[in-house]
Amino acid sequence: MPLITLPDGKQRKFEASVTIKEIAEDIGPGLANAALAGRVNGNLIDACIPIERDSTVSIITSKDAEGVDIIRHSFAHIVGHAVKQLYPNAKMAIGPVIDNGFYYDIAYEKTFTPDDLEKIEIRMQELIKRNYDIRVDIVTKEEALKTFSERGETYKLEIIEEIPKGEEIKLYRHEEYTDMCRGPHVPNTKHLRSFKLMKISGAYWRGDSNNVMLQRIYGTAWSSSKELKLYLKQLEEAEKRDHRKIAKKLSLYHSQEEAPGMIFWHPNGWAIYQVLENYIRQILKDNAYQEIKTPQTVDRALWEKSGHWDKFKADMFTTTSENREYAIKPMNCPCHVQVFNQGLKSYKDLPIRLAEFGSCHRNEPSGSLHGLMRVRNFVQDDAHIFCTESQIQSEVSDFIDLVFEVYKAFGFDSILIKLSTRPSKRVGSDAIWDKSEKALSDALKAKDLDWELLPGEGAFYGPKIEFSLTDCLGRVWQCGTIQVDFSMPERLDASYVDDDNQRKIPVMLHRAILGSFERFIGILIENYEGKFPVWLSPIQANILSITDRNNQASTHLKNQLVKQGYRVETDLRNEKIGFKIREHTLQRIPYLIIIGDKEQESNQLSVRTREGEDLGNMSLDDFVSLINESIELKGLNYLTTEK
RNA sequence: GCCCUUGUAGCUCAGCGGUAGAGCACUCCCUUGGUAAGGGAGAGGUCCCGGGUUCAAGUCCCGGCGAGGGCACCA
Repeated sequence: MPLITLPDGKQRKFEASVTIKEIAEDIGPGLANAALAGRVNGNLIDACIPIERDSTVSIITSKDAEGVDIIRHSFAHIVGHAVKQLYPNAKMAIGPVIDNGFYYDIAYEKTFTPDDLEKIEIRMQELIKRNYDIRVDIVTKEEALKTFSERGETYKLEIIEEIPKGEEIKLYRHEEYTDMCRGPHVPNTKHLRSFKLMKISGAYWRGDSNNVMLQRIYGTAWSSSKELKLYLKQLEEAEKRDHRKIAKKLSLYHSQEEAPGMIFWHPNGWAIYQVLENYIRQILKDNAYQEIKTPQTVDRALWEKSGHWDKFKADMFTTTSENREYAIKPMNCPCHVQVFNQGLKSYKDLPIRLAEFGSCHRNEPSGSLHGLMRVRNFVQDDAHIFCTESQIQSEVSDFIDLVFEVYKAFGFDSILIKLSTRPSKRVGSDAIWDKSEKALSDALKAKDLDWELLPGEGAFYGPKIEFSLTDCLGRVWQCGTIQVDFSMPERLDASYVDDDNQRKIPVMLHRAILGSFERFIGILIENYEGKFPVWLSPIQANILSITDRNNQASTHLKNQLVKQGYRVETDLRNEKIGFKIREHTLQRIPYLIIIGDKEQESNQLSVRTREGEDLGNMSLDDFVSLINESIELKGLNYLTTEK
């Protein structure tokens, strides 16, 4: 006689054990029809599982986030159903829910082609239209083993082997197809309507690159076709922002076969790069950092001493000269310690903050290269702070302020913070880990910031904070970091004389705000969709002449503006003004200045924005104040011009 | 690095066994036009590289390299 308490507090008493389906029917036919599963005392269960005891119950429908996940999960089973009908020898591995959809990993002797994907999708459509009931059987481990060995599902057997004896196993019966799952799943395929298979790719069994590679079928699924369409639309929008495409259109950079993962910056891209570098350089100056420059190529002896040769040899580019072996630096820190080590340091000198726009090379796996986001040669806005243990917290605190200031300058105000603490394999005493983890979290607490704790995710040499920004599409990019390092200063013999006249080893803080310039520019391109704020725009204004009578005046105006430090070009081609406007609007030039006879006579400029707004005629001085105002606003300008 | 897809004109792409195509861009000519594409003509390609099959290979097969999507990796 279970007493069922519903979310609104109302209670219903049932004569015998009752299922979610029956509770829903008891409430009303609409709900009965929509019920996918239930949450009983906090646990999700299938709609057909009997509830014996008094329980708090909510009915899950496609309106709930859990409901959408259930739908996605069930779609994975439909993939299984379809695949096994079409390719009976296929072996099903795992089919979980992921963001926006699901996938299924499958072993099959032949590789699936896009044609196969289409066939599978069509078969899935046919299956779901049959509106068949999905049955659940609860079986023992032995029964499950028997079922799947009869079916030749070797991967399922491997999974079952790891389930503790005595634990119940649920088998989901999709007509002749059987899958195993914790569930819950939808009770009938009528709840499965809006999906699309997206792509096939390879994926290692159990995510281990030593294992065989399976074929993974990705799909997206939603509770309504409206949401599916919206999602597909969003994907299109994201694709339009792809930095590789925009960079090509705007001629920002290119890369080519002869230098995979390396960037050939074009004048336009390099203009952005230089603005960024100069901006960060100013920030560093304002915050008592000293800029240095260290060698590109350093003898392997230093990398052996720093430990890199041991751990990262395969990821470093090496070169030789006269029987000596060198590595091209993959990071700047060992070199920075060399600078620190020159001359005797007193505790009074600390903290010492050494910054470098150091070009680093890492031999990243070819398959991981991606536009500007993952490259083999990059420049970080890197710096290392040498300080005492007691200075960690204030240094971290100052750095956090800096990160927020810089991100804000680009218009990023949603920042996520993660704190990673000691891993099992580590150097340094527990006492010093305690101290520095506390220093990091105290610094965050003092600023009243929220953060996510990642226990065990710190580097072997110290804990770290990572800063991620959220772009205009809600995508999260990890950029900034500050890492405490107890290891390298000691390995590389850094020391200072403390107030007790003893030599001590300084703590080293690795830190970067943007991360790499390459990647950060990639993020900016996507975030702004190439419509850079005037501050960053490679070309800030283009002067378009109406006829060649106006060419001289246009050139003169350009020279005046260039002399004042603005990035300005002219378009004097024998083309109609509409043509020129279209072209430079597509090039996302923030200001288009039109010079015709009228402007020449009145000594004024006709100004138009890339958003198509006609700002009318103004004097040169007015235009200069206008552009200055935009530049002053930095990234916030984007928010004001973009509606 | 692994799996799949892919590499044709400066760009975007069509052609998929039988003498290389389109649009845009480029050059020249006409046009000097006022806020998102004026008209005409022309030039332009070892069809990524190396092998093989074939009377004949961008086109089919094998190998390399690059790119794209995943997986793995990311000090």
